[in-house]
Amino acid sequence: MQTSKVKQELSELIQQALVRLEASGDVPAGTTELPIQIERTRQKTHGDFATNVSLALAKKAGKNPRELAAEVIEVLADHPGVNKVEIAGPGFINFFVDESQTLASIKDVLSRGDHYGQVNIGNGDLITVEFVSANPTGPLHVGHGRGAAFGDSLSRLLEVAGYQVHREYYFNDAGRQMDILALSVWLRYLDQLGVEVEFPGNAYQGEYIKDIAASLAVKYGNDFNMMIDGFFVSGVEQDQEAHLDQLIENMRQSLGQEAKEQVLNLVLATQVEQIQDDLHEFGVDFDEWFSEGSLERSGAIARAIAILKENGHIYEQDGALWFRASDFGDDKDRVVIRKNGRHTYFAADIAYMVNKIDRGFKKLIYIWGADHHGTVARVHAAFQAFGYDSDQFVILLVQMASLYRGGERVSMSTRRAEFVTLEELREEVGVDAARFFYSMRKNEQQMDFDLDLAKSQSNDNPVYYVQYAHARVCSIFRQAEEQQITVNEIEQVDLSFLNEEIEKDLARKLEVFPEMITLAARDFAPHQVTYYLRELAAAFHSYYNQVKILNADDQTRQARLALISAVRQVLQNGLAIIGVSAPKYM
RNA sequence: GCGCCCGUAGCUCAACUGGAUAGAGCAACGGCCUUCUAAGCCGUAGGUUACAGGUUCAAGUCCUGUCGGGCGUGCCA
Repeated sequence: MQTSKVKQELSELIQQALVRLEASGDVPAGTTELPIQIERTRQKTHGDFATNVSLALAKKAGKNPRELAAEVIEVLADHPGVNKVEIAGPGFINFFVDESQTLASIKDVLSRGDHYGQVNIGNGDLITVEFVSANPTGPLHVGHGRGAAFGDSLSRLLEVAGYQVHREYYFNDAGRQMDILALSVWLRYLDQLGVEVEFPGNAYQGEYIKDIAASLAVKYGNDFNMMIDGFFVSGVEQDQEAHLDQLIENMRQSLGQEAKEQVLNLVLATQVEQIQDDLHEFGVDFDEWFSEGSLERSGAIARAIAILKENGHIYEQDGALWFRASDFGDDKDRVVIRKNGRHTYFAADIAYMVNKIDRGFKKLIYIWGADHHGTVARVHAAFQAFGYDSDQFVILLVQMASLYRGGERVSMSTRRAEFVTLEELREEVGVDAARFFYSMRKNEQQMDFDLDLAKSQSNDNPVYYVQYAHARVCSIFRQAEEQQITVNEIEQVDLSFLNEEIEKDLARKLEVFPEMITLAARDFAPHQVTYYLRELAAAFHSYYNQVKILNADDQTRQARLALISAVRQVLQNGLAIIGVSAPKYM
């Protein structure tokens, strides 16, 4: 945090310099109102920080930027941590920070330990991150895996950035898809009991359906073995989907409402539990599993619509209730209650949104698959209709992961069971490699997920590169122990013995970690953490190959051990954010 | 047709909310293990940022248009 402070202080000094120039008339009045931009430089030759003020103000001041930069430097107060200030390029002012400042960050890392990198842009605000939220109609596939990895890494990142994060999974436990699922299971159950069934081609095909059917038989025995006459000869319908609806109705008649609910509940419970286990194995755990059905049962949907109605945002047309979404920027108005009296999914979305606000969340982050982008405008419209602050509302779209196997696009239809499951991915490439792979992509980027490639690359996945750096540090400390080298407390280490250029570079990398966290959290971009880790690991591997640590004289050795210990700490802290382990041995 | 997202090295992707010479990893080529883990290091090569205009001191980034890809466009979820 040391030079982050320097950055802040420099920003203030520049501001003061501009005020002076304004007073002397060298810069027109009002220009000091502009926010000062000061940033980390990309290249070492440009120093540590750079500001573009003279470029930004040159035109207003009627001067050329380099000339103006010189004037700024002229009246700029000295900063004790800065060695050199120079004008470069078109008119940037570059600041070179004293290296003792940079080396001091090593102490900072070691004293803060697991807390190093924690920043406070969240102010402890309670926020909710909702992600995955796949319907519990089958196993999660690799597309869901991306959402899970992104949502969880983002949650961890925001926690490090000072938010109190509540992770939620919203699941649809009502509606036609669940009915189809119940039907599928029930038919398999009958089949297993020896009843002759014609299993529909558009029902759920997966093997897991048979497993649930078996558990249905274990729990309820023969209780649901009843079927009305003419079950499968339901008229002359040609339409497959209509046929399915007819079968669902026939199931209801065969079983009665209560037994049908029992089947459905068991199916649902089994599915949700499997998804929970699946995600848990992937390192993803939720604070809340929120049932869509509960919104209707509690009357939350009716209440939400009533409020909209009171405020004139609802009207009736063609027997349905419509929300005036077009008043808030959506393309058209949207139905909330259908002609048949049932609410739409959108109506449940609204009630859920209100529920979140009522629970006191300061910010609502939604992570949706990009195929749902069409519904963003209407939910945002509803949010505005309730008068909530738009800043509280964030929808992040995770682009599709197109799946390829052997160069061919693989469909991900859950009903046809053609997907590759998250579980298979976990088993084939491992959790660490899979999560790292997902974490390298920013959410808006469409990605091609070639399974063959993912498997073949599992050995040179960059995750091992980062983990290897961590294991190497651990190994050095094991060696030190074997050689009975005592490792001094950081207070007794003289860091000025770190005078190789490469170790200053490494320290600089450590120093930037909290700033990286700040930027990544601001942009909801956990992939920046992943890229940072690769850079840090690269800096360490170079260092390792260039410099001997244990063979150096004692004071240098102690300083180097402190440095690599700090590297190990930051690797751990960073890997924790993306949910990847930091192994001691490899 | 309309709307949203995207187009960066042979491949997969970065680029700090407009900054300086667009960077990594794979793949290719050439070097480095009698000393702390070679899952590593060092080096070479690879680009008109899809294309054409515009705004700006400055554009991969912002605006307009064209081409190409993905996804939407239900009183489905």
